[in-house]
Amino acid sequence: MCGEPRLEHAGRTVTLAGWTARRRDHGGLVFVDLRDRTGITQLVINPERAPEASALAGEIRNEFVLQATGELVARSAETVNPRMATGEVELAVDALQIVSRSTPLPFQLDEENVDETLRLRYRWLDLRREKLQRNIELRAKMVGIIRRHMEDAGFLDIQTPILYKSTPEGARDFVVPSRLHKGRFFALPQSPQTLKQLTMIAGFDRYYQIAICFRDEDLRADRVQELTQLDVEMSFPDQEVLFALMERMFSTIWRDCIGVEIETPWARMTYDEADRRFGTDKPDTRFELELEDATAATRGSGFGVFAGAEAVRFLRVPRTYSRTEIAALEELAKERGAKGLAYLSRDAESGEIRSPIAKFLSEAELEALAPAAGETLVFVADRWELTSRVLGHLRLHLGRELGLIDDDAFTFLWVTDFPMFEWDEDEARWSAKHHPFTRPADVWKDRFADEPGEALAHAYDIIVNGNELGGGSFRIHEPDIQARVFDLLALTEEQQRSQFGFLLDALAMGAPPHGGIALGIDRMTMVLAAEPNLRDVIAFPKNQAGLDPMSGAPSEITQAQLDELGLTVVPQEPG
RNA sequence: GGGGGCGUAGUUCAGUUGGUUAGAACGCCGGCCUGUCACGCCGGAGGUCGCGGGUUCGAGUCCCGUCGCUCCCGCCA
Repeated sequence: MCGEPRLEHAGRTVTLAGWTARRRDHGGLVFVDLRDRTGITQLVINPERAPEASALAGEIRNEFVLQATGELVARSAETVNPRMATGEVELAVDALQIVSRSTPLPFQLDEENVDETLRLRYRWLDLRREKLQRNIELRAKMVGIIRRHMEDAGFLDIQTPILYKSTPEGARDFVVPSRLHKGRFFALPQSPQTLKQLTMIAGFDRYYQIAICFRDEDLRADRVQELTQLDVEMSFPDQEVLFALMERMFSTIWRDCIGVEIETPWARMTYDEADRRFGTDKPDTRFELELEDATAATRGSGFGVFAGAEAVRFLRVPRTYSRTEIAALEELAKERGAKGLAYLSRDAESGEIRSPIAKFLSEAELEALAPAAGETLVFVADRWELTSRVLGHLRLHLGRELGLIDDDAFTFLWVTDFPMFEWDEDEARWSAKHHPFTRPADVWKDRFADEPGEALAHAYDIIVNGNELGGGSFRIHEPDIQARVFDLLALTEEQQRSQFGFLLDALAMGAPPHGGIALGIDRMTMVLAAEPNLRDVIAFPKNQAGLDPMSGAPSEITQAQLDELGLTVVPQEPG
């Protein structure tokens, strides 16, 4: 399929796929330069020796596939102009057959910034480009390593259904109408979570699957609606065994795919520490610039915003800013919900403090919060979560802007000890931080319901360079604990029965302790290939609106199809 | 649901304070060229300036609306 230019019999016969080609006539000869993603080839046709080939060469325009026979003359790269891409392999052609030819292309393959819609519409062309070929091959190679690794470790590949059951907990479901049972719907799985737990209860002990998961939520550069994950589950789980299994797998992938040696074991950090130091549960630890806490130092502050805030935290930035630059930073802070961005800076030469808030601060405060010369402290005073969110994002922005990030580095990190629950303001109830099957940490097993906001889960995430590549947990294997978690999540008895009755029944019939992890294959490829956009590591992705410009999906269906399904489409109200 | 950016030949872009016939490069078509190779040279075709409305003597340019794409917020157990 891919690899070298197709030199079937060295010296005589060549089958070539010329993704791009140029024909030139020069010196009574015809030259056809072929450039596919792997090889650089030039056909030289002498019309006197090969008049038929010459006639065919006249028909070659842009893209085509051809077969040629002739004398192969390999040229060293040094003999050709180094600017040139062609001429590494040269064939004096005796016979030529154009196997396939192309109309002029809607865009040029060597153009960098082609409109995304156009690229997606003609995805088969876009995929011919070197970068995408490399990404797709990288992905396939990675998946191969993953499969071998999991098989070698004794995990069994078990397929789970794509047509499954709608469960309103979690992301929005994609639903599929049932023809045989009108008015009823399948849902595409958001994850095979409950199913893989059932494989444990079924006694398979070690399960894995490269699973497609569907979530009907808005898309982002790093988020798609159908994602591929490596899904893993094991009975009688041992966290150290699982972590080591993953670390070995990533090491092999990084080494074999991009030649990078990863140090193991990876660093570990609790959720709480990540939040305090980096303002996020997925810290990019390639650079420092950590959040600092000035809450205690500003308790009695003359600056009312500081004195009254639940938390006052800041970043110590190693440079000074103009008013315009500060205003731009403040704008970023406001985008994330901050009311403002206070700052203290000390001029590098004069040593003077520059700050609109300095006049409100006491000498003790100024002393505690004094920036060094040439340094700026940027403050956010608000609820704790908000200071984390704003400063966490500002930290990333500054890290990039100040060039603090080593683009070639990979820092792998386990984040552990996640909260079990978070309070959902809109619905005025607790919701599961990870998912409702997550096991409370041992000390919380019997009292998580007493202080849900404090309870910790036996859950963990894999973070690489600030990207969440996966996460998992130990699961609840006791039906009574599972029911109490559902209670806390405000699922009624009926909802529990109708949505998760099968799981509760299964848990009641001898469930071993079990736990596992799921890794985003798309995101792993993205990080591996250093691509900022998930679409560039997926062969046939949708656009940001969730549409496929190539096929036109999703599309309307015929009235006959609707009738068969017992569906009526209600026209959308304009506006 | 909300915010930012973008929308001009097939493609990537330029287009001045509003002012003749909207340009370039690549691509495409034709011609020339005795080893070319980002070939070179000559010529040509190709545009409802996303769409609709407004201001103006005059709109690619200003205003309003709308559509599309993209990035972000919300959302993503």
